[in-house]
Amino acid sequence: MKEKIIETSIELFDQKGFKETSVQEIVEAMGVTKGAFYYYYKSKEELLKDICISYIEDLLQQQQHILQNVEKSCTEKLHEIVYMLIRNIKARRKSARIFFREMRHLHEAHLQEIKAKRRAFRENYQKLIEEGIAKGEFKQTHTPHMVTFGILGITNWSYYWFNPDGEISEEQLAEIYVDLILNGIKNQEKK
Amino acid sequence: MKEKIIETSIELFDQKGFKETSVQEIVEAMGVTKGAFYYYYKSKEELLKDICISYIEDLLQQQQHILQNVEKSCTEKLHEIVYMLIRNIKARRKSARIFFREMRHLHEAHLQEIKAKRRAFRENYQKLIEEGIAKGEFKQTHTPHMVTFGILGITNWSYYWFNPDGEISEEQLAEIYVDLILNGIKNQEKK
Amino acid sequence: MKEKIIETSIELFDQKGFKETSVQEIVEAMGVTKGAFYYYYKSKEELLKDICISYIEDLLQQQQHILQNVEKSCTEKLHEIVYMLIRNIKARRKSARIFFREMRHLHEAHLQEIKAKRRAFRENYQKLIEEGIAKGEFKQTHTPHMVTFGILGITNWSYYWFNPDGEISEEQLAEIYVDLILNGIKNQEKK
Amino acid sequence: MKEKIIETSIELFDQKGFKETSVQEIVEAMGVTKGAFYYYYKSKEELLKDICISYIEDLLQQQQHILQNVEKSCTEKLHEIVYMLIRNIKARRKSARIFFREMRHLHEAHLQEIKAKRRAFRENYQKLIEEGIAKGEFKQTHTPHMVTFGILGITNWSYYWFNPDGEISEEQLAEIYVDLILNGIKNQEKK
DNA sequence: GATGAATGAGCGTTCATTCAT
DNA sequence: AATGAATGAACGCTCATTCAT
Repeated sequence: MKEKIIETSIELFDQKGFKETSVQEIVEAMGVTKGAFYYYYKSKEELLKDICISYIEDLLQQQQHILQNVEKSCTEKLHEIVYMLIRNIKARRKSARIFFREMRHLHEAHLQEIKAKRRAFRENYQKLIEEGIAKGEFKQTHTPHMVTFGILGITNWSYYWFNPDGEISEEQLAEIYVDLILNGIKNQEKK
Repeated sequence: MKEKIIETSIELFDQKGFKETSVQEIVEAMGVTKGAFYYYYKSKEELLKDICISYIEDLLQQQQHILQNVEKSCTEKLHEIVYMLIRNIKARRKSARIFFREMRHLHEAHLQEIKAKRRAFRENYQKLIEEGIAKGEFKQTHTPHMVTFGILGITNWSYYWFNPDGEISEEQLAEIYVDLILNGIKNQEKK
Repeated sequence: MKEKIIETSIELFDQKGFKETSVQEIVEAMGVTKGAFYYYYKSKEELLKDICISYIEDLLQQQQHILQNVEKSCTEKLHEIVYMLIRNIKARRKSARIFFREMRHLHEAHLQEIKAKRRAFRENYQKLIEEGIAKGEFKQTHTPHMVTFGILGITNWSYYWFNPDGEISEEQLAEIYVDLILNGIKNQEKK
Repeated sequence: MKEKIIETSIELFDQKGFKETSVQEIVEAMGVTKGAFYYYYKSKEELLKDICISYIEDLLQQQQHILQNVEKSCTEKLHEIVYMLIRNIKARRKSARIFFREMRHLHEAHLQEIKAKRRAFRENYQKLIEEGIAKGEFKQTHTPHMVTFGILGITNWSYYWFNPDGEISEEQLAEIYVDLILNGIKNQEKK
């Protein structure tokens, strides 16, 4: 039941927004009554928290799994993270949009917890970049954190427009973005 | 007066969100009454529309000004657009966040108008990329629209985290991002 | 079990009020579930009735025990009733407060039953006063019922403020009140 | 309007209790809508606060007026306060009952304010008793505060049962109670 | 131009109670 | 003897909007 509430509300929160979706609408979509909702969740905000936490924790875990692999180069790991993020759009686009857009409706305590995890994801990303620099895979920069934000922007933004069922596949988009990140768009042959 | 309503509500919409900001709060912050608000705007949504339209039109205009310059190369124009976007954060960050986050509260008609302008901005951007490819400044790609989205993601995302009064200046961030976009992060010397 | 429900709910009803205490809270405080509650009581109101009935019946019984004693004078019996009421605060203050404050939540039928017993207590009290007058212990009055209400007010009111663990003991307060009732506060020596 | 809300709700709060009276009922009794209520009061609790404050402040003021009179003896002042309290039942019985019964629904801050005034009333009363003792009008006691509580109990309790339109008039009840307080019920002639 | 009073619809939440197991 | 899930009705409150003045 809790699972069904989450599924239903992810759909609605993404379509209409957290504030714009009433508990009434959620339960109507499920064919139960408000009482049932409040039997499982003590507030609408708690439901949002569960959605957000579940999203970011899943992401963190996938990231850690990729980073732990000692046999892969930093370039390969970067590729895998980009691909993982793009691939996730299919299963998690709604959660992701809810995460970024509705997070502000969480209470301070929940917000802290979630921001900490979001920060962890970014810092892991940045450490990968720094390690790649140290190993000579990536070029030197004095602002690895800014570069990390830039790379994150590329994939995060795609949650707002990318259609995994369109003409460009997830694998293709991942390739395009890894190439953009690694090589940029400049015509090197001009050199 | 209309101008003052806009200023006040941009502040509040950014801080608390569109739905979360009541007309009461807006007029209280201005020291007037609701009647005054409804004398100038026939609805809260119309005010949001004005904010969004004003934001995207200003952006479009700045972009057109850059693109019209026949003496600059595509690379230089790209640089200028990136810098313009980053520079805009200082003056327009709140409007930008409202634009992206609250747009969905607009009525269909307003939404169409705004999305058309947003599309125009993106298509201009894409044309610049394609022109750069044609001129040999940028390397060939079969998916210039995807690349454009990627480049847009880098700057758009920065509206959520970049602090123009922090240790990295706007010029510096623009440089970092132009370099990322043009050359990527790969250590070319390894070749 | 029924006893435990009563104990727990007396505590809660006194602290927070009848309406303000949910069945959920009662059962949580006991470590059982709602089903258990409704196995023993068919409604929350019935529980309140039990508490109220138990309070007033106990009082009536104690009063009757005092009044039955043929060897004591009316003055002595008055003293004993006052002392009994004050002494009861320690063990029964919560019940008493619930009795007076929450009685109105009872259904008509229960209310009648309880009011009848409350009336009996008062009438017994009044009869004692009248008997004392007849015997010359108390002075003549045409309004023994009003006097009775006044005397009752003194002790009943103490349920709202008297702290049996404070510097004045129950015995002392009973003495003070019996003296007040019998002799008043006027300085008789002035005569 | 505010006045009408107060009147209507005093009626209802006394009849049914604060918690048991819904805002809906109040506005229905007035023929307006909820919105109107919340235009004048920001919460139901604030309305209760106004009722309670108004009751106790009025009482305090009347008491002060009586106490200020330098030409009256303590006995006379006591008489006047008792009479004032009984007389108040007619106009203020409902407010008084709401005051005592519903006070606990007030927020801490409001509660403090109100309890301070209630304490002031009691302390003024006690000072009168003490002054009367000092002047030889009242007999010596080591517990003037307990005596004060006792005297207060007599009149306060009458708010729960006294019917000013019954066979005993307010003046008569005041006389009965002043006599009870001053002389007690003992038959002095027995001495 | 602007106010102040009022509406009406909706929202998040609570809770006594029921009932199959 | 007791549980756990669910109901349904009500409640306090918010708020965009209207409108006579």
